[in-house]
Amino acid sequence: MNFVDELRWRGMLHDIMPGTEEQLLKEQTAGYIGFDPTGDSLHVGHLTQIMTLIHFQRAGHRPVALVGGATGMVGDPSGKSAERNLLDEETLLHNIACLEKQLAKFLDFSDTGTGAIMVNNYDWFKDFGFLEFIRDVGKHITVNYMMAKDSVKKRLEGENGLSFTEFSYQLIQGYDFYYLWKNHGCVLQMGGSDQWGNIVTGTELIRRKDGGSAFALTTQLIKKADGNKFGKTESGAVWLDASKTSPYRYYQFWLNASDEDAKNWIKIFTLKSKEEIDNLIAEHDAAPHLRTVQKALAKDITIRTHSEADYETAVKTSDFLFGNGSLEFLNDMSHQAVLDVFDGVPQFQISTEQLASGINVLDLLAVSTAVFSSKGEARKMIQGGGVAINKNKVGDADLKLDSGHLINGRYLIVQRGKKNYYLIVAA
RNA sequence: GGGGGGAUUCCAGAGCGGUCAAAUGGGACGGACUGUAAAUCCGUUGCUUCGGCUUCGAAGGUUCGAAUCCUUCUCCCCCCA
Repeated sequence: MNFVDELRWRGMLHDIMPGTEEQLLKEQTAGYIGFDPTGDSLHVGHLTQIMTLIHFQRAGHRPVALVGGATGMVGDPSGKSAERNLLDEETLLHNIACLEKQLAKFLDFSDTGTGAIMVNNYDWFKDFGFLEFIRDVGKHITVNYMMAKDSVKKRLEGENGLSFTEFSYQLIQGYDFYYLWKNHGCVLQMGGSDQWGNIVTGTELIRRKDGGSAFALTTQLIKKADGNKFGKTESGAVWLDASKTSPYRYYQFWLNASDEDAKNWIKIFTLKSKEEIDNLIAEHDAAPHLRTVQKALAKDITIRTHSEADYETAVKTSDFLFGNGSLEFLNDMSHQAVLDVFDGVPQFQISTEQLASGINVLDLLAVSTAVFSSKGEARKMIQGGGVAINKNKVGDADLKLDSGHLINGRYLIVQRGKKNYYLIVAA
């Protein structure tokens, strides 16, 4: 399989240095992508880069995942309008360990020719002295060259300026490339389109310092068709870590993609072949309301990010929450299973005694629990027909509830609108 | 240092002595429609025991009555030096 062609038809390719494709066709090649350890989990925004490495590996090359222990300490000015805050070493180490674990899920790290390897640039920077660095590395790149980069230019023109630290970032990253080229025979660096400048500084350094040749390839920035930023929901970033974004929410994120986005994303985020995807799209267009593409997309990614079992739970939960799923099945479930279904749904406790003596809906939703922040709000929402308990619309703000309403002897399921669920547990 | 303008409910922005819990727009949240979509339309958007209560940068004052007038303070912006 031709790696570059693969990226091309999937719409992932942004820019490629001349000669790169020839190099990849000529021989097995090692190529790397850097990941910034600014957080303790990757999010869907990183997925493009992960997919790039997966394709690279499938095309018979060796992917190298670099975690930026050193670069993370400096901060990349690309795309940033203000100086970044530096992270302390302890946080960085923790983040790196987390990222490594996540990456291991997507790539094959076996000890074979195409087995991925993971490196941390802190390893070669920690003992690299400043004087040594500016003599061995800085000497080869002119400030004029560095200032011409978009990322730097923008900041020089902006109001916030740019510290020397961030200015030197491209040199550090450039040296990474040099180091990997020299020690791991890595001749290609890949990354998002915003990384082009940094990558090219690397190839330039390799050329000027050792007269070597190296290549660059960048991928498209993923955008939503409506122009909004990809990977963000109302509640923030969509993380790959199940404890930050539950598999159910993760599944929902993909399922909720617009038609246009889903058709693009299925090419980018799944490994399905062109034929498979064309068929799915044709099937989708024949019956758009079934959202065939979204379902296939969400299934594929959820399984690969989490697991088959997580996917099944997510579907079951979705069917129940959004479909006409009856509540009956909850009665037969263990308490733990019920809690699993409602994982990620806000929960409230209420005492059994309080419920036994009967409680007004308004008090229940605005006083005993915080489903609503005030009774007035709760009342208005009920009057607007936006509240349901146990899937029954509450038509009257004077409704009284008691133990008889409990499901499985323990739960009340409150809906605010259609999508917002709250679980009240009587204990 | 001198002169001027401003601070209003999530945001923008009206109001300039009673009829103001405060126009309008945006956002947010609900409802209808639908594909858990987009678009559209409708409603809600300080609290309330529905009697009222607390809001218009802060503190005082004038008045029967103040977001609106006066005094002081705090913070923003603009112009001149």
